Amino acid sequence: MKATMKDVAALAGVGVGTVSRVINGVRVKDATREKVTAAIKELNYEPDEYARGLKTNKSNTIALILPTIWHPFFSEFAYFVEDELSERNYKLLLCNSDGNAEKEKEYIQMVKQSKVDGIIGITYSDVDKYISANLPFVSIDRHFSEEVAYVTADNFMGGKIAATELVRRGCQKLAYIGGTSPYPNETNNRKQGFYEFCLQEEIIPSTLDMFEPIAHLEERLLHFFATHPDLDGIFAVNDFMGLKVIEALKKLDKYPVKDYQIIGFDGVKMAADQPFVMSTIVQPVHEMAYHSVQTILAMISNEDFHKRILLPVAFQEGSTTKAINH
Amino acid sequence: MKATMKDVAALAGVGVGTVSRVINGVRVKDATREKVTAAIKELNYEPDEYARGLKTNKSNTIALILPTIWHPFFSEFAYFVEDELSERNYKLLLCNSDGNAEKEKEYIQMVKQSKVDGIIGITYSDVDKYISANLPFVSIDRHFSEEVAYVTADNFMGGKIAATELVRRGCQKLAYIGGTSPYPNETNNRKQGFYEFCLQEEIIPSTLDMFEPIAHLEERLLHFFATHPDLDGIFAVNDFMGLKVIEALKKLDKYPVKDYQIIGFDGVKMAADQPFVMSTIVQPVHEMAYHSVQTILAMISNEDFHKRILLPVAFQEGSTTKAINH
DNA sequence: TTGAAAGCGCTAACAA
DNA sequence: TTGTTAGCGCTTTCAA
Repeated sequence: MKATMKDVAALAGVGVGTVSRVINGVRVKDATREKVTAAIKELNYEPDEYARGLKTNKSNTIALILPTIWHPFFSEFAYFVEDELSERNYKLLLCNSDGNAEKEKEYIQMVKQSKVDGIIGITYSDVDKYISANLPFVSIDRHFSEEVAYVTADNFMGGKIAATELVRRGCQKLAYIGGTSPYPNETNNRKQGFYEFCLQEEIIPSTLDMFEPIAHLEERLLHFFATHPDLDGIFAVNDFMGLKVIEALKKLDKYPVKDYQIIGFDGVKMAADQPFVMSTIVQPVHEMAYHSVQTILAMISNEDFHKRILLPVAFQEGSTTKAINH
Repeated sequence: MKATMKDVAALAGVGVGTVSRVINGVRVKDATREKVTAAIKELNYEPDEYARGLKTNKSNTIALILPTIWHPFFSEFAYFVEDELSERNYKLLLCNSDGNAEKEKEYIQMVKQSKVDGIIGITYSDVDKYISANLPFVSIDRHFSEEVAYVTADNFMGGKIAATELVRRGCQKLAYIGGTSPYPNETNNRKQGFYEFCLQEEIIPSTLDMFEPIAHLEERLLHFFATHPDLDGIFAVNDFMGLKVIEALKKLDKYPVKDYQIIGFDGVKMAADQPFVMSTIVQPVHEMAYHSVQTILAMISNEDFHKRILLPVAFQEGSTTKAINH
């Protein structure tokens, strides 16, 4: 049978209160503590988290909601979140929303059932309605109302850098290729940043901006490139889109670097020790995870925190741009 | 303030027991149920999982321990596990062990603290010592003692299929390239299966089998291929190893299909809608997740279950073998 | 410094 | 069918 605090108290010849104090590191006479720890060891006692949670209303668990863990960007993020959390003795509850708003809501309910202390969410539905001001919630890349804290990479600057690097490498005819979500989010700024630089340089970029969900992506890419045959510098809204573009252009017998250069966004890798899949604007995933965790824990313990955290991105040369000397 | 069951009972003019029955779907007079549900709605009542867990000793949560979620095979597996679990109203606690035995043990402790009802583990340390027979634990790919249930793909057959397909495609000089973990696990059977077919066909394959962790992988690959210049059919223990091999051979100016064919293992993809990275033996990840969940839940509810589940694998043609007519 | 005791919100056994 | 009540194992006053 599982030993309880009462058993420990009995064996040690003290009250349960004292055992509780020892467990929680509250001042106790050394001799007493020793007796208690001995009894704990002897009985192989483990405090029951549920009884504790009932009293304290804390679960030491954070939920992470993301579209799907089966995606290198999200799984990298989840990896670092778990890492930061476990260092602080918190647990990670994982939820794939699959873009399913119901599932997102359900997890938000769970906070009220005191199953989790807070939520870090990469959500793309209108869950903001279900987030009340006092519910610890940190949004990634998604700027809801004034109430909701968020952490995001500097998408605008990323777009600008992409344009800069393309032009530095001699590209003349630029294009932006991306998709637009029905729900406003920070990734749209990538396009804005790209345009900003083009405007400065008096370049007029071509644009293929598709509404999500995108049907017949390949056909649309093919059609776009057929009507814009002279493009030599492409900025894709993310690495996966970039990969699709490369795939499509291959069918037109055009290849990266030789016929055009392309920069993606995210800095996606298959795994920690794998290379970037293309030249890209890397998001500071580790830092984003770090700040998300910091923020959510600060919210929970009522400490101060920044409502908006904007983290810098960086260009990483991959195999799809010309290497140049600096 | 958060409403409790008592509040609901008072508002509905019934006892708390009745409210509890309504919540748990136990038979109650219709009129009563209506009063109660109305009160629940009115007060926005949510049952507290901690109080419930304290009584029932159930958390409806399963822990998933894996080396790192930042790896497409594991994240695909986690994706399906979460999916199966959430369908059955269970939650998923995620743990990256990073090969850290301490962290694995810590999670096993959590079961005793009644934080999780069971564990699905892809572990590569000797945690089996900490798994007692009555603790619900399902191991993936790892065959401990007789006590521990496990789910695995048919690695032996996979190796055999790889050899078969290579030979069918005209390969004459075969090689196996892999690593061996200090902890016994099912992946070693891949090599055995490969050898078995070779033996049948009276082929003598070359072998590069490295002890993990593998230092200077590229040098070792380069050296191996320098001393075995005529290899034309390679079986890599997993897709990532396959990728490394391709990378290395590129430096020797050898390319897949043109100069050699190669088959990996796992069936890794960057994400659900991405292609396989190479010709490969695909593990039935979804089925593995399904059976893991089935098994762990059966263990928890004391139903019958299979101690060993072996699932079939399949060859998937990718870009690193010659397409042939069947 | 410590023990005793009151509950946290729920479930389930027992009565009615 | 329903209300009452005794805990589940812990934390946290309140006294001693």
